Amino acid sequence: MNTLKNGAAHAAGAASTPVIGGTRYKEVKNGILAALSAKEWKGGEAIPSEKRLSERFGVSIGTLRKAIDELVADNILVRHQGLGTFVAQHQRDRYFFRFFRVVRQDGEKSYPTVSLVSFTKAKATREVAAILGIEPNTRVFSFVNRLALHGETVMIDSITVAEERFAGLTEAALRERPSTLYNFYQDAFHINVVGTEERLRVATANEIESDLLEVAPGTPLLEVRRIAYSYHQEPVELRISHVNTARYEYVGPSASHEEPL
Amino acid sequence: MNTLKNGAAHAAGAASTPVIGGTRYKEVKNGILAALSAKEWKGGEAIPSEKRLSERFGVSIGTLRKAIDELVADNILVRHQGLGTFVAQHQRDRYFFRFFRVVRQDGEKSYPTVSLVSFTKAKATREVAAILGIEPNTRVFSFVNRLALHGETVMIDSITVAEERFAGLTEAALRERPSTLYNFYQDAFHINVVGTEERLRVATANEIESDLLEVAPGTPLLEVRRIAYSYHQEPVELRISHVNTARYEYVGPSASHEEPL
DNA sequence: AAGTGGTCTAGACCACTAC
DNA sequence: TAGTGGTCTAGACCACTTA
Repeated sequence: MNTLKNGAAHAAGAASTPVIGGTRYKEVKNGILAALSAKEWKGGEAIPSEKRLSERFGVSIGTLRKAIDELVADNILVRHQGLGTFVAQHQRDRYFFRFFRVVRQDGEKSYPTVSLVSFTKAKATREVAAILGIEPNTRVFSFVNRLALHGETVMIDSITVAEERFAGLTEAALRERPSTLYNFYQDAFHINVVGTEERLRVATANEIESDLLEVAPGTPLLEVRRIAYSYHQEPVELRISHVNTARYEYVGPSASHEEPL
Repeated sequence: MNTLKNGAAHAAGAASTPVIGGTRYKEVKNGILAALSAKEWKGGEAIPSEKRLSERFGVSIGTLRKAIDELVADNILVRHQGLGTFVAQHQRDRYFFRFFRVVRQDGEKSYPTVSLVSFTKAKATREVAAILGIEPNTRVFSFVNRLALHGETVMIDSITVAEERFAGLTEAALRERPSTLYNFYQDAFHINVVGTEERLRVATANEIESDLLEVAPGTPLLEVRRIAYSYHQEPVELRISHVNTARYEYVGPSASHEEPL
């Protein structure tokens, strides 16, 4: 077999960013993550073949595959046998229902019809700045979407993003985007949403919401506060949703394939 | 290297249950799952070493490890270097917050104080029977728990399980259980909850809930309908929770490490 | 036919735990 | 010291995709 001491001829790997982890495959994983953060490969693009990457990082194919295994498990990369390995891309028929979790009470899943209600530029409050990891008073974009399912408005989304990450975002571009919002973030700004945190509570409809949702003011709604993250837990979007759960409901976590603690 | 054709000397593996999958490691995974379902190893017990299992299933250690890798990712097994591989066991400090998702609005996690409010035997309605996968009119146990956090009652759980799976369950045993409910299911009935499905909507407090939660009748509450599953998606528990989200909230999914679609 | 990822092997060495 | 899982290697062969 001629197996030699592992650390012996380390060769250090010509990783573009020599991030150091406890083990070789973690180093490789971090190296790929760093290349992704540096936008070396963009959403939907193929990354180099396993053979090439194993040479680049100076590890065996098995070790390289273990690193990619984890990135695939994290929904950051996607493998296609015979084709290559790709940067995961948000699409209507892929990942959409991982982030859109409102379904009809009979379980029927359906794509929402989204319409932009408002679009404004503002300065970040201290609270919003802390969430988005930017300086207070930095400029942000805030916009509101109305989402309808089966012809009925069931949900109002209030979305805030930092201008410094979404330079040049316009109301027109938002309206004319051809696919999902997160797909638009990828294509137009090379920002890849790879995870979210959500907190839910009961709230009551204010005037705008009651108007759009066609319910009485004060009607109890399900409030979802979401922070969306890119690589390395970088917060890129704050979203507060209000859902009318009279005929729809929110699909919670499945508690298998879940993070520890 | 002397690598020989993979399928050549298949040896078929002396799996206790010869479940067939598309690949060897899937076969091994199903074989281990079948042994778990057959209660060959119980919650918290060690399963045989990787070497022994690789001999039992007639595969190399690498293949055996790939099967166990997936079972570990599914939170069904737990590895401890130097000790062995164990059947995952529900404990206060392990897995608890994967299933208990209510936290204070400042994010503070805390263990609830649980008190049993009622315990009854009944017959399954058609709807409950369908959910639990039993015949209508089969006997079930129904009990109600009140959960308090920081001294305040925030949540009422209505739980239903089939008598045929929980033979001999008594109110006293429930009250005297030393650990968490799912740990009790494991120790007393060898039932391992490994996943859940949850649906959330807004509901209003009925008289019992308003009384226990000390809110006015009709106060909007967060309603969580959960089905808990054992191996092979066997439904073992139905739980309907009502949460007062005035000072607490529900932690949603993180949308990384999540199942497809 | 060439190139990609997918599976599987047979082993060496390391790190950790118990006795 | 013996036994366990954790990492890593070097390669063979399979399945799939594109051309």
